[in-house]
Amino acid sequence: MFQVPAKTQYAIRALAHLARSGGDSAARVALAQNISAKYLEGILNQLKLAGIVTSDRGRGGGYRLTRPASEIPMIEIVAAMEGELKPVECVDDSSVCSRGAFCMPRKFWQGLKDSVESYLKSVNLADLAEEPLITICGTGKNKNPTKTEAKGAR
Amino acid sequence: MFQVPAKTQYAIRALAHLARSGGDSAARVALAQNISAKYLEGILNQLKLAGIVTSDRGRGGGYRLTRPASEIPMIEIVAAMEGELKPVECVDDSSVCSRGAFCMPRKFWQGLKDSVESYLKSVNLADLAEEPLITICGTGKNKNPTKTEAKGAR
DNA sequence: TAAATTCCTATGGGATTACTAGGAATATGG
DNA sequence: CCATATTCCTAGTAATCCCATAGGAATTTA
Ligand code: FES
Ligand code: FES
Repeated sequence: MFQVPAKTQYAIRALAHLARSGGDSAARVALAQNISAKYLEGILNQLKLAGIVTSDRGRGGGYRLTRPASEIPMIEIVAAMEGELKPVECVDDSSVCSRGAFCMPRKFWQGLKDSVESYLKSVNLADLAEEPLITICGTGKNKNPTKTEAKGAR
Repeated sequence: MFQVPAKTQYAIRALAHLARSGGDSAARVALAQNISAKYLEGILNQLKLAGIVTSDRGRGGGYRLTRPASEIPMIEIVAAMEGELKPVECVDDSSVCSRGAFCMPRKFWQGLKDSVESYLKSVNLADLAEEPLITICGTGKNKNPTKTEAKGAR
């Protein structure tokens, strides 16, 4: 349970790659991380809209982090892919429930949310990417790895 | 994100109801908690297989907790519905990764898992059900509430 | 023996996920 | 200046999962 979607795992792997390489094209990141290239394009674009990466179009272009990896908390990445943390609907919305702020179940779900949130705030991208990595954790579900040739890094 | 499935929310509400009533039929629990009756039957059965409730068949039968609510940690309920906590495949399985125990990404996912797990272990069903409740948190997705008449409790 | 109940299996519709496909827009290097 | 590398945009799709629904067999009791 609580399985993290492939999309989020891909995002993390891609960002870790960018952190180490200093910037790269979507195709090369996909090849290196064994992610479907076209699918990754969309993910990277989403990360751009969230202000985590920036991009240069055209030949020689690609993606790079907007900030040092140490200034990108993991919760920001997760939020960019999946939106806000919300285990049940009425969390953060006291108008849903007649018991308002005194609702025990709400406190329970709030506690769960806080627990995850504070953990995700305590770790940043640099913590994950700092060591020389061979692969990055989580294989996702890609069964058709990119075959495209990608010669040379930037 | 991290949305808790309706099934799990239903299970929790049903169990809280049983904790307060001391035992009831699936149909009456469904009515009281606004859950699809037939769907709830399956859920209660699953909770039975997990050893959280027990049941009596036939007229006058129903479900009741196997233990005091204070001895049922929330993690047991969640595990009964969704299986073990596993954000990514390679968590708990060092054979997946060439970096073995030194893999930073794994430590990250392990940390997330531990964080959720320890919280869910720290709360029990009595904590949720102790107060006189009107409704129980989280509405789920049931749009066709049970219409069946259910007269009188046990 | 009728009614109430759990227990079992099968099916379906809707939403989400994880891609796939095609190409327009844009920038660069030679 | 143009072939090429790249991002960016939109649409479609197959598979999976979730949330039930349906029907009825087995069991127990009043
Ligand atoms: S790849 Fe998952 S533990 Fe290293
Ligand atoms: S029902 Fe969700 S807060 Fe009370």
